[in-house]
Amino acid sequence: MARSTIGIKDVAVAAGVSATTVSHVLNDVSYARISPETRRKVKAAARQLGYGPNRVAQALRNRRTGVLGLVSEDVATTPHAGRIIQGADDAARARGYTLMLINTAASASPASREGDVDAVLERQVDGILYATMYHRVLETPANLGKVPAVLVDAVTADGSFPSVVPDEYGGARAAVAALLEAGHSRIGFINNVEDVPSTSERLRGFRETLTAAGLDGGQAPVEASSSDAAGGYEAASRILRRTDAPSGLFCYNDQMAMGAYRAAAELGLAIPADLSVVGFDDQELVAGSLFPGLTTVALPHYAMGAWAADRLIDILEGDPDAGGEEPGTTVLECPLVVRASVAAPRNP
Amino acid sequence: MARSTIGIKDVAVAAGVSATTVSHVLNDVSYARISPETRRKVKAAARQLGYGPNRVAQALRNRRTGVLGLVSEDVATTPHAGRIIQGADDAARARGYTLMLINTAASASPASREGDVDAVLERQVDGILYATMYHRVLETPANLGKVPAVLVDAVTADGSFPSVVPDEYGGARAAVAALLEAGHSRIGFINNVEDVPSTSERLRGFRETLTAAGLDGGQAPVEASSSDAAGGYEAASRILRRTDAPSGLFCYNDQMAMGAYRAAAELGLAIPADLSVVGFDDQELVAGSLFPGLTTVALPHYAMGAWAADRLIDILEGDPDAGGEEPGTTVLECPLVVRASVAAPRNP
DNA sequence: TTGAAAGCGCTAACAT
DNA sequence: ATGTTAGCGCTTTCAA
Repeated sequence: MARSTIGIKDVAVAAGVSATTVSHVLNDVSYARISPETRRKVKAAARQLGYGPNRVAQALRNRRTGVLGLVSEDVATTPHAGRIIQGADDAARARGYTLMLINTAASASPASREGDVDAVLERQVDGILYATMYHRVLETPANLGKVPAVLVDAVTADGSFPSVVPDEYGGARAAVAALLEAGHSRIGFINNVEDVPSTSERLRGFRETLTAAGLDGGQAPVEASSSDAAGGYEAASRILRRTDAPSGLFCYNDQMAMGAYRAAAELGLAIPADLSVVGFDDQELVAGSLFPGLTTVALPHYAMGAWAADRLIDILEGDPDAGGEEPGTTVLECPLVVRASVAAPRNP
Repeated sequence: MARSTIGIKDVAVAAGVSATTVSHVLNDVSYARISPETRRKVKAAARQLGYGPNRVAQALRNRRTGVLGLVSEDVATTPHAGRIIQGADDAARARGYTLMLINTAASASPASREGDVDAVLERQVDGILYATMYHRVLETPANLGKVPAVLVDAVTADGSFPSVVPDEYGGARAAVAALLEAGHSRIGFINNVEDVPSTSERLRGFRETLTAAGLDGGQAPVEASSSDAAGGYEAASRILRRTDAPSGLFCYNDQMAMGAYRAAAELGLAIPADLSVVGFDDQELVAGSLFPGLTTVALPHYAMGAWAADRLIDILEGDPDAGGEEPGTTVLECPLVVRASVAAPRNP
């Protein structure tokens, strides 16, 4: 019951009071002194007529729409977008906000990005969530600053917006720790070749975790290739043929791990008996479908979406303990998801 | 430039005309007689001030928001949602509409579904797109009829809403045809066990295509299991051990095909030399990452989203050649995506 | 060729 | 304890 043509006036007439009174009771206005009896009548009339507020009219009057613009890259191409959206939607809805969605292309020109932002700005969104599909440094459209904004899975070079990104470094540490705990000491890493934060941070986590465990992180075997299954196959084939071939393999992502599974099979290596493998991303469709199930590190897309929406609303509502508007980047944990691809090594 | 506090009045003052005139020229009102000179001045002033219309105010006045509510199930759990969203967003944007998103759970109670619909109804959306994540028969919330609505990837038992679904039957035909054309005559199917339209329609397409090719579709080998990789492995293991084991295998979806790859490997069968495989869904992450790449049938989620948005807008704008409001279900093609898992059989 | 005025549904001063 | 009035930014009669 909402869209009908029933307005506050109809309720007022039905309850025999003025529109003001209806507004007061329906919104629980604090300073309003209205008799319990009248309150009852108004509520009864509203329910009986199936009244629902017209949020557009409220928005015009209050100069707040209760809508958050979510401009997101390439919603169609990765499953990550869905999780960000769901996290943001859940958090927003819990606080009475709704999302307005605009899809933008990662390859879009600056002008078209501004157009995307303008589209939600015209709709008077209270704030904007700007999400990218993989963790990176972003040039934000010039008009993004017109309302409060929070970046999801991205940062700007100058840190001018609050943002939330995954703890790539910590995730890598968790992955390597899992291998270490299983008893591996010969641990390798197949990395992505692209120059993005995750590439360098996961490598750093890999090396530092080994070093902290008393191994030689600096010398541990690392091979890099494209971050897909073919690249994983290729890099894994190389690393597994080295004289210092590892018994435990950390892979840049689940796709590469999938390629590593094939390389291992070709070399007659059983997983996890002969080779333990840990991935990154936790793409359910891949990690859960491989055999044996891939132990991997989850990217916290849902949590990032939820965090960002909450943070944005804190800013909008001027919540003091939200730490004011100070930007800064928040880093969210990447938890290990244990399946079946890690076991003790044959010969530690 | 949009959100600023610049309104039509500011433009009017700057151009030395009235607000009415500004509205007339900016909206190209047909009946307005305004001198070219004034038009120029108004436009110049608007641009110069960076004026952008306040769509909320326009909406209140015009009683049309230009917003479409997209109520979608389980946005986070499948990559399909992203494609529907992107298709709908592209189509909507091309016609000046914006999407407002509400995520709903496939498991949600009728009451909470009504709440989801109400949330967008309160925001005065002009129409609603109601999307499910797999093709099925749906019980729509009672309040869905309050504004025009179109179903995506679902139908109602009574066909009361226009809807768009994938051509499961045609997709299955295309898959089997690919196997037939490669020269296979011993063709099997591993199917899902759930009772959903895709299960029965793909089976029907499988049998009828074989029969139409002069083979005995009724007797062709079929095994069923859960629609995941484990189920695919299990069903494929069974079918490949039958005395009438196929040389060409059609799989209910890509996940099951992934399981079939493993079953084939265990039996020493090379793909596609010893066994040709065709999947369904075209989950890029899976189909493109398997080795060899999986030839599969694509589910037209993008096209369904786009079609639905277009259809909804046709209805909203009363487009006559849209065939009026008559409901009916539109079926969209599922095209074959050729990769590398089909070849001629060793012994046809 | 242009402008004044009314009103979309709602809220908030400011009366009473 | 409740009602009157004005106005959010815009579009549209209607009048000039």
